[in-house]
Amino acid sequence: MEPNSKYECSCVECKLKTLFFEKVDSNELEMVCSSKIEYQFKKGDTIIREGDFINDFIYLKSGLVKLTRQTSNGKEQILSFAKPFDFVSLLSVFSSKRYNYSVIALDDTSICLLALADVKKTIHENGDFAMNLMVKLSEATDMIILDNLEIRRKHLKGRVAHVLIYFSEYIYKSNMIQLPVSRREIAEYIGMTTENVIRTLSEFKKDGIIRTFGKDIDIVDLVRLRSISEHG
Amino acid sequence: MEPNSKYECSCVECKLKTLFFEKVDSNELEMVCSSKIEYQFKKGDTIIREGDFINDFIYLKSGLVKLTRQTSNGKEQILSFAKPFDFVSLLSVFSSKRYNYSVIALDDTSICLLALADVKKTIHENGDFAMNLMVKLSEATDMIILDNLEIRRKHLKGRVAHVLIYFSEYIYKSNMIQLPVSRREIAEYIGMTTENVIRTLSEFKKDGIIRTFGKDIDIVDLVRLRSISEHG
DNA sequence: CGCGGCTTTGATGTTCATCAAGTAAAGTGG
DNA sequence: CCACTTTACTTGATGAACATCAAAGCCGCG
Repeated sequence: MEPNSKYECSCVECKLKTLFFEKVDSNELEMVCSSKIEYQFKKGDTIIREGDFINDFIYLKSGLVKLTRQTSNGKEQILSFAKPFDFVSLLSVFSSKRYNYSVIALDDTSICLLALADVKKTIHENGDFAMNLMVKLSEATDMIILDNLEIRRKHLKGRVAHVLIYFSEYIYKSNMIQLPVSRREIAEYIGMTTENVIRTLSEFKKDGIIRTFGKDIDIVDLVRLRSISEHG
Repeated sequence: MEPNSKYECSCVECKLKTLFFEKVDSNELEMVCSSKIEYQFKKGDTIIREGDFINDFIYLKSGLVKLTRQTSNGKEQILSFAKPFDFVSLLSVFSSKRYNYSVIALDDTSICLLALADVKKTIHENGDFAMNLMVKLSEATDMIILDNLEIRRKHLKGRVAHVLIYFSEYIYKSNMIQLPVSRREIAEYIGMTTENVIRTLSEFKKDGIIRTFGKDIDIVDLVRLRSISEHG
């Protein structure tokens, strides 16, 4: 990992502390926080490289990232996207020595990093911490699994509709979205070709379901988009 | 859940205890074991029904199951298969009130069941237990996620090859496998139609890669099958 | 200005789902 | 145990969905 900059900030005011403690106690907070390091990344930076050893426990403080891996036929495959409060360093931290995916910033992003050994120690010592972490882990992996199953069962149009709704509802919470990814990245996420993603977007535009201005997309007919996402 | 029969057995001799404790201590074992109930199911029985409330922590003692869910267009979708030591009750136990998948026996199967509240209590009280459980949870979900990504990136032939290798290496540990699932279930797992699964198996047979006798399949040319699984 | 990456559209062929029809196997009631 | 029903399996024909190839416009950046 090669951060662009590095500085400290207070955990006391950080909203992310609820990731670890439902009811925060200053002692416990100190315990986790004293060793944390914060890093800043610019759009496009690689935060974690597939194959790296897992030494740290990482979580997003601000920004947006993609989790991606290289398939054996040389293509990129995007597992999922993550914003703050979604864990990043979760898929393999407790089950593998090395990351089997890369994490790349889609936007200016800052992360906090804890030594994995410290986190494991805290799990041993603090039952509340352990339980809370297990819930977050479970929620995050559940979401990835269900999202992948949804994508798998859909056809091209349904998949594109799914992605648009995902960014609209989950990331931007608005009908106006500024796609943080290229058409090619959408294709890598839903497992289709770039050309067909573009063709589908053009068709949605022609049918009055969306309006597009480059990366800016306005969802005009959410009802129809939802129907396409569900039924074809 | 409606078990076919129910009886007690000793946890002391059960190999599954390593799921919970790396180094087993009789006190701790007693703590988990005292409240456990064992159930037996016959091939085809539903062990968990999608939508059921999650009150228990369940693990497979023997047998084989499929995890399946209903999609919104009325089809079945198989998430994964599980044998002993793969967790079953893991996907949502710590993150949801209800199961979002069914668990169905593909073979005569016995499970052990613990009250979820007890397990949570033990997580709070015992750091080793918590840590060990988190590792198992992480391993199990990792496997489901990576398996799903592999399937998604492959074409029909690669997917069928993938399934054959999966059963051969992971479930039966032999070149001779007795498929525990129908052609239709394979289709539900890899997201293709039953007809095309059959066509592909016929083709593998014609090409001398496998031999088939109904559900009995003999993998003759594993090298070629692996190549098909990887590269198309 | 020109280069490379992203985007777009069209033409063509491959892969796959769907429909249809038939055979084999497995359960069911008399 | 046999007729009957149902479910699983199999093959072929057809069309729809999708990938691939090709070409051109757009845009940011050195």
